[in-house]
Amino acid sequence: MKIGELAKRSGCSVQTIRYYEREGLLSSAARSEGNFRLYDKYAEERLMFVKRCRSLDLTLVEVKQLLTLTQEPGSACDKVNQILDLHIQRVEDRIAELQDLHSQLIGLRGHCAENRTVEQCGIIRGLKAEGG
Amino acid sequence: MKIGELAKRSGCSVQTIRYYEREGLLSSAARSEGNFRLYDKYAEERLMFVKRCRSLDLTLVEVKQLLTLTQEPGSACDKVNQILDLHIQRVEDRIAELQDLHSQLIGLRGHCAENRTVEQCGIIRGLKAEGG
DNA sequence: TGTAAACTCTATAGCAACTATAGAGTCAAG
DNA sequence: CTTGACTCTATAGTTGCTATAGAGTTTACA
Repeated sequence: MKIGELAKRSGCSVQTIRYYEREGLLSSAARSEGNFRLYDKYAEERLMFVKRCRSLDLTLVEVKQLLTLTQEPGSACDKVNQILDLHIQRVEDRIAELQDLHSQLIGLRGHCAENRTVEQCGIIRGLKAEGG
Repeated sequence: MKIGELAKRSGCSVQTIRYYEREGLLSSAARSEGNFRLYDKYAEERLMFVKRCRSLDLTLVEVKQLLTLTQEPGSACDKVNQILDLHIQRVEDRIAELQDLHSQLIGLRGHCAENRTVEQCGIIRGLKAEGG
């Protein structure tokens, strides 16, 4: 199968697939006589693995590490757990950050009623204010 | 005051201040004989405004729009409200996304007990699996 | 007065994970 | 045999900075 078909089947764009290859997440594809990339079902599986990891917001570096680990099926899977635990922590931290941000924004938003001029606007005042 | 002092007082790095100037968020600073940037308290206030907006995760484009609006103090402040409302919505959407992601990650994490090989690892299996 | 340290300048490259474009080549159908 | 759809490489753009190189300026001190 050529890259266009793989793109359709996987839901990744053609450029993204080429990008993953350049970055070493996919091994270099076989080539046709005319130098077109050719893929088999194993390549497709590998791409889907990458895609699933990315949909979980793992970084490409982490995906690479996981792919390397799957090449050593007999080794202990602590490292897999570590990568996931670290990532879960990151997600939790980011959620907390955003929730904090959200309450700040709601507070600021409450400073402005309708039909004011910019000069009177409590939001602008809040943004100009010294504190927090 | 020169850029280094402004950097210290504002908590922005020297490069960031120069970057903001290049991007049009700060007006071109006056220059000394030796071509060093010189700032007064108005420049400092403007920088602090930008900094406060950024701490709320507004984009530089939005900050620019807010700055433009503060130049027209007599006009209605609907646009200020719009920018903020849109941003609040974005933050809420992102929180929801991350919470969804978090439960997926927790689910996946639960698939692996201790002391397994990569081959047996439920996380890797989960990442390879067909469905979401 | 000399000089070394500390500061500033511009221009450029790097980060992450793609996306978009230009310009050229390949292939299948009518 | 030509048109259109596809593919190729290489390069630039996105966001909001950060880091570097190489040069010039200023300040402090001996």
